[in-house]
Amino acid sequence: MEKEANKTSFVNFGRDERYSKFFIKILSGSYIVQTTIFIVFSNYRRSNYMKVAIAKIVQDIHLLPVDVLEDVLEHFQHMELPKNYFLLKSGKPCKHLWFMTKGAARYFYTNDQGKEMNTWFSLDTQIITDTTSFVKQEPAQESIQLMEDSEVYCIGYTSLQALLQKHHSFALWYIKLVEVHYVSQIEDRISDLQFLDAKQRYLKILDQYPDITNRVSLGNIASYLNITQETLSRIRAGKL
Amino acid sequence: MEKEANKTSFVNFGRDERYSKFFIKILSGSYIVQTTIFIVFSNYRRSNYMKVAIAKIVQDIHLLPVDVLEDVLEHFQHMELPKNYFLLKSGKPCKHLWFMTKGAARYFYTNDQGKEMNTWFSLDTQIITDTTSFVKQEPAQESIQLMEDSEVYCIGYTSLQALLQKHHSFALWYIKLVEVHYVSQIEDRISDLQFLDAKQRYLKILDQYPDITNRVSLGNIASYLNITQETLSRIRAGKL
DNA sequence: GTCATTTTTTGATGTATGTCAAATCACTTT
DNA sequence: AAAGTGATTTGACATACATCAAAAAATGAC
Repeated sequence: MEKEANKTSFVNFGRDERYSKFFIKILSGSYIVQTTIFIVFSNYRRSNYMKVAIAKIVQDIHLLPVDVLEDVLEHFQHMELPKNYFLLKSGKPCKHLWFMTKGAARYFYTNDQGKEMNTWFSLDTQIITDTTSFVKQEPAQESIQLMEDSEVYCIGYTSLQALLQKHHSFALWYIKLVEVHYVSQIEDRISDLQFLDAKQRYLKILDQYPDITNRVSLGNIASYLNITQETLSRIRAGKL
Repeated sequence: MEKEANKTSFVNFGRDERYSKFFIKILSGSYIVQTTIFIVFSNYRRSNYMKVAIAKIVQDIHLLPVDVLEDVLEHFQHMELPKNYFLLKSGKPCKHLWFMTKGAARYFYTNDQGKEMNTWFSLDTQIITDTTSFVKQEPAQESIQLMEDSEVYCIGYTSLQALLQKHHSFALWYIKLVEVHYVSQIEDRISDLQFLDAKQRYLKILDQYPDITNRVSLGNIASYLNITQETLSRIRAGKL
């Protein structure tokens, strides 16, 4: 399958021309070549707006004192990224924690047959990281790729570690983040795998994200549900 | 099913007669009535030995300064508990974090058909808690029961919270505990459920615990593996 | 040692899902 | 509008495991 095109996606901030344009070219086959995009706050009013957005997200997890919050926010970067962009590629350690405020992402690994198997989807507002890789900084087993143009706030592992060492209240914040956002999500996932059959898992994800079939291909949904595309089609047709 | 017997299990410490004996009576049916057992250190040499044991466990997770370690150890309790003892019953919040140094425990819930389904086993040295219930102090969905006479060190939720608030280094310790012991274990569990078939899951648990079939009934092992007892028998017989 | 109970195994059949191939539908390119 | 390509559905058959019942083995009480 060959697809060759120039496709551009603009990431545009304020009036600083140095950062106003990037090209991401989709080459033959499935390969996607991309650059890492670093965004700096060049427009005062815009950067203020963004800081308020991430401040609210941070404070909703666990209240930080104002001086700690300001220090923390200094370590976050804001990014607007195009569809198909890779936040993480397998084989590399996961060096960031992302807070997505808009968009969609998928986590996947490639199985022995070369087939991409999705393990998780993040839609709209969600925290994104490969926890296993992140906490030990070991090479990841899976990749994380955007499925839509997305907006994220990002903090690096080294920044996070520095903040943990520096602020007791930030350590408590991080504990709350892990307990509330990670534990709940993953225990829920285990319950699904253990107790629900294929149809029930499909109905549950439709319940949680009614428009998911407009945003994620059926093949990707099937692999996330741990079933084949054929089985998903039969479930959708009421034949199972 | 009716079973009525007096069955005693001794929990004996030093020479303080006030704490030297407890009776746990098994009444009709499956019901087990029990008391909560609090052990105090009555024998100086013995309590010193125990303190060294739990200190090593704690420090292996993440080194604490000596003054913090001493404070932390004050909050741990040591218990020797009999087989069948319930650390947690479903419907109640999980108020403790246990460090088991010897013994075996199982986590289970009861399904709609009244059948006990095991979700986890902890053997020998392992950290025991129902994380979902513990972090939010909500009623647990499952129970935790000892399958052998066991020895545990226990810290309460309120003690842990107080220590987290009091010591920055303890908060970092707890982060390490969750990251290393919880994340690794649960991600591994998810991988098993997603990628391994029944036989592979059985072979894996045999590999990890070669003597598990001597310590846990085959019915319990089967439910942990998410298969029926009949299927496990066929796997063991090489018919699958 | 005997008997009762529980645990485990075995046999026959059913169900949920996978595999392979082909057909159909939807989208993109020309 | 037509052709090409990719995504999805459908049909036929295979596999892994469940269900139900019965038999066998193991364990515990007396």
